Amino acid sequence: MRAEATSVSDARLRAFVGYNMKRAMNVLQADLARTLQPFGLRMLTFSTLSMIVENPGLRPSQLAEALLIERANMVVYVDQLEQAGWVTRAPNPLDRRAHALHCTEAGACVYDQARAAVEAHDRRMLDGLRADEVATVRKALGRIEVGS
Amino acid sequence: MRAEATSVSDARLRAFVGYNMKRAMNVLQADLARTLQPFGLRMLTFSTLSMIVENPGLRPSQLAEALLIERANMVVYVDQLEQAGWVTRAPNPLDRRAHALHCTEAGACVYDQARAAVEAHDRRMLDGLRADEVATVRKALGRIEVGS
DNA sequence: TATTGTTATACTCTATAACTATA
DNA sequence: TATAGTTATAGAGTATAACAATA
Repeated sequence: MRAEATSVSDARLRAFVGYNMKRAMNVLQADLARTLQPFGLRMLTFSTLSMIVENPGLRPSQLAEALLIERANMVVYVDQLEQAGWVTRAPNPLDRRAHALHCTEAGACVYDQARAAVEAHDRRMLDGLRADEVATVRKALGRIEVGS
Repeated sequence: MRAEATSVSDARLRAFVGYNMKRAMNVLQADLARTLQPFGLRMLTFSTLSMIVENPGLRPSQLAEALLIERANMVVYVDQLEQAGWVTRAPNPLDRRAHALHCTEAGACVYDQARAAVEAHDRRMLDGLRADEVATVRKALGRIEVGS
């Protein structure tokens, strides 16, 4: 027997777009984690690998700035990619404090495969939405990101 | 002198709506945390308090299910609200395993004030968007939440 | 047997301070 | 002095297993 038969409502919270966005983000994040797990990647290590593949030679601090991640935390993600053999830290002759990040052949290979899976994941998340609706969502997300 | 003058691009990641949503959610979360800090609340303790105010007498397990949070984690949030004197755990005579959650007068008071601040925060996040655009965003978030 | 609340634990993400070696 | 990479640490969110009391 249930102690409370009365229905539970989150209607007041549903009024907040932020609340709906948090719930959607939880679902999206869990689905993306499942998508990337077979590749040995997570959302942040995938993003990091993507940036290194697409911007060969960039420095960790540039990477952290672009991904809105603290430099201190970026170290860990690059560590994990380096230990997996997908990324290298090369000394930078122009500035001996800096490192130049490059992906390996294995890194480029896993990136191509993971990227295809993430593309399918992204399409799944947007399934049933028209192109103009997706554009509106992008616009709204962009405004939230720069505003605040 | 900068070691790398070449520009860094996250254009490939920008193609993913999930990436844009993650960035927007980070900004939104940080802004909401700043909004709730003066009240001694965080996103999850505010959501929990809201549910208890709007659904007096509900059980922690119902609360966890409604907020998509594990029961084990819910315990901590109710603990914090109880220690602040905003929520009470009453024994449930119908089921001695269960607790009935109620807010105190102080809890209802801080909720009213925090809720007004969260409403202002939510409006700020959506500033510049038309009503039909907000509706589209809600629709998209709803599809992502139930889909997956 | 199943459920409720709970404890313990682990992993992830985020944020800050401080150190070193360079510039 | 300022910056790049790093280490250490703490707070917060998430997830699972397991236990005692109760149904």
